[in-house]
Amino acid sequence: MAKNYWLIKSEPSTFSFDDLKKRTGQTEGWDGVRNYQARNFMRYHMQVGDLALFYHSSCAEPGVAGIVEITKSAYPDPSSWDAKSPYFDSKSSPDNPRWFMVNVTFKSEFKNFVSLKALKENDNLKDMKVVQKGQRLSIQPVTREEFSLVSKMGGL
DNA sequence: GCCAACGTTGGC
DNA sequence: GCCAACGTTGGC
Repeated sequence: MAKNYWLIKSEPSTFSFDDLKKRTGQTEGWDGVRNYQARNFMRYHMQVGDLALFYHSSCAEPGVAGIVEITKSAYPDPSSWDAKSPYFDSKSSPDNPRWFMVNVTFKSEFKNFVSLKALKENDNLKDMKVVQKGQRLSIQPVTREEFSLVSKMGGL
């Protein structure tokens, strides 16, 4: 089975690549995704062993900080039926979960942060969703070529 | 803080 | 099933 490549967004003020690196086990459950397209990528296409670019959004310098590996495939997101969670959705329940999550684990940190600006300036990356205007998906597929080029730009 | 782009909701 | 209103995302 061919490996898939992804880009996942996080706001560093909420959860940064550095937070993941420092976490015990360097693993985080990727909860809180509340968009059907993003959910479906996780649920139907993400596999253990897939790699993802960890992207910082809504911050002073948006861009890719490093690489994570998918270490657990999609399972129901319990925050969706936790009334105290900011991600609560009354239409989701343990019996009938609407939202799913995966686990991601720190893989490698870029030697140089790859800014959104740098991504935009590279002609070979012009098809990446993240550089396109109005593209807000928090989980996006990237091609193997894009993934390896961005890794190279990051100094890996 | 602004605002464009997009997704979702809900009345009809 | 349409579409206007609203909420959210995210770069700047």
